[in-house]
Amino acid sequence: MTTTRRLHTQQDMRRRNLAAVLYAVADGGPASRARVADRIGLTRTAVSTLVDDLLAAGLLAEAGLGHSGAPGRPGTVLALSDRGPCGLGAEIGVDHLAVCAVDLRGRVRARAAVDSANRGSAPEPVLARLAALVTRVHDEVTAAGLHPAGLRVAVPGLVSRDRAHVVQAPNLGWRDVDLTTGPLAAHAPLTADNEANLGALAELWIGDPVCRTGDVLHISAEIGIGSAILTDGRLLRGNRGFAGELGHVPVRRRGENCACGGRGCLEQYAGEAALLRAVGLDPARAVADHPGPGARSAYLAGRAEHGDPDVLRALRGAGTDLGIALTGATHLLDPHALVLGGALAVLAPWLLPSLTAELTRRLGTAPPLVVSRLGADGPLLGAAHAVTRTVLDDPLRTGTAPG
Amino acid sequence: MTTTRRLHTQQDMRRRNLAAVLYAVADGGPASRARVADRIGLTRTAVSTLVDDLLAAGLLAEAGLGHSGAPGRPGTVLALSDRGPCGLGAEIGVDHLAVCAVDLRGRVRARAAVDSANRGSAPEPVLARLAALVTRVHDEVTAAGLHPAGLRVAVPGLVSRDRAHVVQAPNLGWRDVDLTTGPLAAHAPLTADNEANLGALAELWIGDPVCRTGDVLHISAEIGIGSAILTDGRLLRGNRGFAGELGHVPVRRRGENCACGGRGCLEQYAGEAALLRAVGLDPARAVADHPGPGARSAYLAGRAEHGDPDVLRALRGAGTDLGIALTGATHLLDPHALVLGGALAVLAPWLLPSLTAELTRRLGTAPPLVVSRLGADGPLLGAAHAVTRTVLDDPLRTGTAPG
DNA sequence: GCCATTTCGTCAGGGCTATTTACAAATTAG
DNA sequence: CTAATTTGTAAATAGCCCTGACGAAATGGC
Repeated sequence: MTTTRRLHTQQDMRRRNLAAVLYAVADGGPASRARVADRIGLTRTAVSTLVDDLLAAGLLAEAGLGHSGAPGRPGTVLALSDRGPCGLGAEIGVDHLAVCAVDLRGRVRARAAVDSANRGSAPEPVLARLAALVTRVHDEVTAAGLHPAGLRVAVPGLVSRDRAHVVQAPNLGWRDVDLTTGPLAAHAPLTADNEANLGALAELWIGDPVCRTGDVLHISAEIGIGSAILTDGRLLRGNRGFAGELGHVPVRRRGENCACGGRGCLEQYAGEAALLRAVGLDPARAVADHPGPGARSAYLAGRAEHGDPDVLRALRGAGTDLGIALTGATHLLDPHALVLGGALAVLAPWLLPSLTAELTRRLGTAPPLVVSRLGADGPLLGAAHAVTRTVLDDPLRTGTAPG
Repeated sequence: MTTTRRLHTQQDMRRRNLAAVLYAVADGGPASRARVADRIGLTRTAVSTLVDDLLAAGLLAEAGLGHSGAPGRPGTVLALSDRGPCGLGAEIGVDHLAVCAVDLRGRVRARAAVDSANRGSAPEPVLARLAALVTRVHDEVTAAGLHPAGLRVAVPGLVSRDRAHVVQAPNLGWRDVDLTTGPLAAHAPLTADNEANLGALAELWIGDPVCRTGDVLHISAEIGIGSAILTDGRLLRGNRGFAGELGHVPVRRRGENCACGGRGCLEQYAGEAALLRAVGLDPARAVADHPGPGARSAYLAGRAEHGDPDVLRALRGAGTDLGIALTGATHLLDPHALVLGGALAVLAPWLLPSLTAELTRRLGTAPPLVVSRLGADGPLLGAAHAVTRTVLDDPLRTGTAPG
């Protein structure tokens, strides 16, 4: 009952201002203390003491004097450290594994990936293979003077609220897998999240600027059709963390029965399996023939580029059904933009005509449709950036656990 | 580009802690300084100085010594003042006007209402009639020692981002009406909001406790079918403030054409007009025959109670279509609960069977369906409470404008 | 080259906020 | 009546940011 208000102690104030300094440098680029003070509205004096702490913690670094040509003493340029903490991101795909490391400046400093038939496999060998990749990347960035502050794992499924367990990953066949007990968590504190969520966050942080200016619905099809709702710079997760299941929004009143228990779900008409079936392929065979992230989409895109009429018709139909589902979502959320990520970004050229037609027909003025430029890399980059974000948000780690 | 972080000054800290004290008393009930300190995690000393300011501002009042029976010196009980600021709420319905005043304790101290055929009327006479009600309520509470801190107006339509204009109210026939220039704003700073939003906020603040514990979708049909998304104790408004238009979510791929430009919209099957037509009535005639808030719903409920087969069938169908739309919304938002407010609350007994059947069939486990106990009073009470909330949130008015 | 001007970073002093410590006041338990 | 407990306040302290002032380091005009 008691709505305990987050109360603000002086430490909270300090923490926020430390974060404000870091974000001023992260978003606005390297700058002197005086310029940072102008950006965030504090005095030079206050910024100086904040910067002292951040230099001591190894989060900021001085990069010499800045020559601007303007009169006045030049300031010492402050930049985010490229030898301080970094974030490790990992991705468990249906048929591949990937790991990368990102420094505070947002640069990818190391990455590794392998094909891996994870569908239907027991978790242990998959996690062991992934742990080997993590070790490789970890050693590489450690040699470069970085120290990983955490490891976030992108999972194609539902993740528990404490971010430690995979509750359910239908496309892997996993249920209730604890990620923290295995060898994965050996190098850095581990947290997990849904890949669609991380893909959307990547878009928010390093993707199209339109995502930073309002509420956005980020649609990201891989095997299923997921989505993520970004509102006010944050992710809407829902009660159990299951929000964004666009693939199971009904688009036909009496349609195909779906594995989710419903019928007429969007996924039955615009999902990868539906597309493959519509062009006369067996989904299971196709996955075996074209393994790897985005391989089926690339295959379909290839056929579409050659004008294959079956593929073109299938994509046209998928665009229309996607348009129906997104009409409903737009009425509910009134988003600032709709972003197509993952496989949808690759297939966008052939989906967009019927999709935009359906949206404008039903909505009059549809929100702008943006195609992600991160594509299949979104979830992996989002995972790594999620870690560096926790460092920037609470620079001196006065908080307890990484968010 | 520069994501300007809200920086925290000492004044911000103070403001938050002042608000924390007020909410500790508002949510947890009257209590001594020491007990408040325990509730919000500050020291007794700090709470004492905060309370001093709040007493001086007339927001808190000392209510004698508390006798608990436990050993130790009894504390002086602090309660929210019932003679300090209050909130004025007003409602512009299609066929009625209402105003009420709520004190900081949440009690309704005065109210007034009249039937008024507003549909199709020019704004000026309507606003003049409403202003007369406001004056009556204002004088009444002023005589009781309260001073109104603001007036919030609930409008059945879309409100501009600055909360001063009605952008569009189709059921009134209004477009671009400035509310602040008329006689309405004479007594207190005026802001407007959508009635569905305010109904949902009322549910959050004074309604079912389930709304306070997670994300909630609040459905409130009056003439149209609106909804509001509560996430993390706040309202999701969307890009233009149009979020929550549940009535225009498609439930039929090729259905009736709707005034919104779409087709197969939920409102065509579960809206008030559709229900009236389904039982053989002309919607316009029915509104004339049964004016007033909730009158058509009450009429339909009356016939349903007598077992009228046409009405029962119509409500069954509406429940099913509502279930389809809410299935999609649940997949997108994963809400903690679905709340039925407004006319839906009255008709709930006959809607719920087919609605829950559709939801459980499609979702497996549906979120709990809660029937609002505020009913038609929601928007009006929400409007008044919205004002008192701005007082509690920033007790000493260091901020500029009321939110 | 020299000096005025401008900007940068830091130091000293002060104000605001909450905490610590201490203490008087008011109640219950025995 | 005394011991124990709890309440509210006062004084001193620590943390954080601001104001004002100052030396340092650049540019521009002479």
